[in-house]
Amino acid sequence: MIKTKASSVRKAKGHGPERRAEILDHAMRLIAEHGVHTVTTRQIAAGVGISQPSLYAYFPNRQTLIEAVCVQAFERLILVMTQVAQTSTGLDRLKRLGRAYLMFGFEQPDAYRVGFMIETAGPFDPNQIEPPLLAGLRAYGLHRQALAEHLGDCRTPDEIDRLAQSLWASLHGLVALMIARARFPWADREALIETHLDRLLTGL
Amino acid sequence: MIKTKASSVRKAKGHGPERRAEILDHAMRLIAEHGVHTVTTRQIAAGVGISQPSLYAYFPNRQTLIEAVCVQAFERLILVMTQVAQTSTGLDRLKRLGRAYLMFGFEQPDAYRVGFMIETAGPFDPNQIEPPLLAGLRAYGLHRQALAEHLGDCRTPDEIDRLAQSLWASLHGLVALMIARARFPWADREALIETHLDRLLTGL
DNA sequence: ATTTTGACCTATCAGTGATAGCTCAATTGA
DNA sequence: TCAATTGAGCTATCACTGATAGGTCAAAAT
Repeated sequence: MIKTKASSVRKAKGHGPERRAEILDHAMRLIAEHGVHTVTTRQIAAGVGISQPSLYAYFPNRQTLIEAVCVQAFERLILVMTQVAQTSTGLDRLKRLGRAYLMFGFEQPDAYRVGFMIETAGPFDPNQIEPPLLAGLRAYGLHRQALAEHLGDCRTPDEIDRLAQSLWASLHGLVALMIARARFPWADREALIETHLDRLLTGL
Repeated sequence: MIKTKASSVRKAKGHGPERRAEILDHAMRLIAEHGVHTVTTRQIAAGVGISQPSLYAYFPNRQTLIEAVCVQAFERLILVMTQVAQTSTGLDRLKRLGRAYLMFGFEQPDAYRVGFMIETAGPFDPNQIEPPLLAGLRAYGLHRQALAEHLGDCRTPDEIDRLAQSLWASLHGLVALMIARARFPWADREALIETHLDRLLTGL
């Protein structure tokens, strides 16, 4: 039998996890380049030199693959934020965290979109929390903790929750809106970020 | 002899523009019920009793139809905000506007999603601004104007722009995040709205 | 009475995510 | 050593999507 081109390119057995990572990397590159919902499973498969159905050996469906890409990106955010959180304390730490969060969104808009802006598959099945949400929540947790430490004991946990969620929502708002509506005549980005962070943190 | 413009524009059979409105209303209902991207053109068509291709006599493509649905919803927001803006002045007006904006998002999540959270078709063709964005900008304009009047002459236009955009982004953030991640353990919504609005408006 | 118009249809397209079932080389174990 | 097993990959195909082509036919215009 004639060896097909694909089979001659095919990797040896035992490279399973590597192939999975290869798929994720290619998918991330494609998504970053063309946007989440224009990328098809066939494009992803072709990018790593396998057939489209073969993807389903690594991911149960497209949604899960996209989520995995996003989790990978969020892990980078969490890493950066964790490092930033250690370089400072108090209000200054909150500001650095906020800035890191914003910059992540601007630099990885597609990961951010998948993580926080894409419609969740179905509103039912409350048992299973989407992995990207989970990863995003860890990033939120860093904000909440930094805020709690800054405010000390003079607030109730509920109050801290409200303040942290309000703060997080405001950070998210700037990223999300500037990503989704890039053609709006926004003010200079750096100045806007400065204004935003100042407004959010004064009074805390 | 020469056909007048009027005769070629003459009213059609039984239903003309009425049918367009019928399509929009039904599409809005379907979208509100099942979510934006699970609704298909065939479902919309069946709902008003025409064939799927017949939709394309009224809208050039699905995207445009969805946008039209969204514009309709935003016109209601703008109406409400315009009325609210007349009931008060100064900081109180800003707060009422903010609350109206948030409530619109919570009550019409799909319209809001289409208006502000959906990926824009293509980043190219800067000539044409999407109608929903335009409608959303009119809502933003109401914020900006109320803020400008409250702040008076003691700020530069650039500064007012930055503050207004920051404020708008923060409002958007709360709506968008609570819509997109409804399963997050949010604080009590009313209390969170109160906290958010207070935080955003103190210091102005 | 004849022509024109336009709202509507059926048939069909290419592309999508996903499934079924086969192929065949590498691994295993007597 | 050499058949049996395994599993990563394939082709073929599904149901369904948004969209297009071209025909039908009654109301409106002339």
